[in-house]
Amino acid sequence: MSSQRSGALELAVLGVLHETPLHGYELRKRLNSLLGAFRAFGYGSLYPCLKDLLTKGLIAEDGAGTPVKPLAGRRSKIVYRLTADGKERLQDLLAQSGPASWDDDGFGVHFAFFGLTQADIRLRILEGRRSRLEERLEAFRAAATRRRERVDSYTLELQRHGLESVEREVRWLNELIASERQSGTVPGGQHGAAVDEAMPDGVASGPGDLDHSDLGHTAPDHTEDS
Amino acid sequence: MSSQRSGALELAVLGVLHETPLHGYELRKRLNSLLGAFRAFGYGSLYPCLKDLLTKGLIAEDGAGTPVKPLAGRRSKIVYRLTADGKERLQDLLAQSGPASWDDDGFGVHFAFFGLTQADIRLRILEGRRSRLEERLEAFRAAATRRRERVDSYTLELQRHGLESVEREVRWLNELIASERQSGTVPGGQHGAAVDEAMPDGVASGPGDLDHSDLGHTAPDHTEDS
DNA sequence: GTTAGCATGTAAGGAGTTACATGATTTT
DNA sequence: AAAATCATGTAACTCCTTACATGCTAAC
Repeated sequence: MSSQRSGALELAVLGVLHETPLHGYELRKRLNSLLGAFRAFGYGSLYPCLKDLLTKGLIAEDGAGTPVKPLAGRRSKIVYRLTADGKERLQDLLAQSGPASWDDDGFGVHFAFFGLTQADIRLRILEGRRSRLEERLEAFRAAATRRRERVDSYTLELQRHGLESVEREVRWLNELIASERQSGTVPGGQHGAAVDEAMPDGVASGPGDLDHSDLGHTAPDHTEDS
Repeated sequence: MSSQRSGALELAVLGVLHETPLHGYELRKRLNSLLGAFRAFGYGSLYPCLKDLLTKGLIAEDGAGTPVKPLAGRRSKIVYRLTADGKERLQDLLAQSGPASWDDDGFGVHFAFFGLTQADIRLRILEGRRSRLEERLEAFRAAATRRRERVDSYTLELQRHGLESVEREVRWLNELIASERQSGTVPGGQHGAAVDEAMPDGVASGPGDLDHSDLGHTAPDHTEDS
């Protein structure tokens, strides 16, 4: 009964709608192009989620002359935009590392929207993630010690590789954390390409910048991609 | 309605009960010491699962004088053992790489019981897993190409690191696959009997399994299991 | 003239998790 | 006497997946 839906999908929807209003179909495309390598959401979860968010007042139908909505002629097409409550909820979700952000994919979704929150919150989330991973390390190390129980070579190889992967992940987090502590952001990347227009001055930092109105960004006409 | 329960937990329960009969409480401990770094199962899923497996005849209550069952006096304690049908089902689960084995944790659970199945099946599962990961690689690469959409430095860093991780994982699988191809002996004209009580407990698979020679961790414990 | 893409949804079910209920027995 | 551990279970809820239902239009 009642609400349902929350977790990675809710965060992702609110996060994407923070950029620009969209209708379900395109929202899904954007979601899957942004996060598809971590999680692929289907209509069966997306539309009910939108309905639910609408009920809660976190998003609203966008009837006016809005960026997207190239022209009717096709079918109904309901464009949603983020409300003030929705922005607040988004900030809440970004600030909590709820159980949905504990698994790897969930953390990926969370991390993808890091730019929408503040440096101290990012730091907290990263540290929380590291703690989780350190628990996993403990579990692996305990398993390695526990030589009493029979293990075959596959189990052993699995644990060896798992341990290594998690250690690597922790190292990555340590770099991110150090980088956040120093500069309040993460440097682009060592490969020359790619990072150019990202992080346009305004994003991040500053105590009160909850309304990133800098993302004005009128999407031009047709939003076809792929 | 009706059955429910199947996936990673079913495989894990059948796999562990293949070693030795156990009752729920100890089964959970074994499960969590073996696979806890991948997935931690609770009673809330374990007991219903056992009930379900019992109904399906894949496991049975073990009344006789069995290995485990240290002493009565405590509480009821229902010891389960694997039935012939259960062994068959276990082999089926090991042979299919169902959607449960697609996510990282699910694959971990599957891999942990590799020793219970045959070389050609192992190879198929490994190759299937690699295909999945290659799809993920594709998704990452597509995201990297798609430079029209705005991305911030976090998204970029996420994708860079994600790509690297998956590439590493693929390399690991390639090693495993090569190793299986060399020593894993795909059968020439073997007899089908496949599932039988003949499954040797020694499991080690003879020559040329992976060399995990290092592993000199030997941490001074004091972390008593449970 | 049929496939493919656009567009929105619902119903049923899967695979768990969390919180709760209950009681015995061993350790501190 | 209190706390931890042993032992088994249920009910409710979460969050997503699969399959289905519908209809329109643009392209091959």
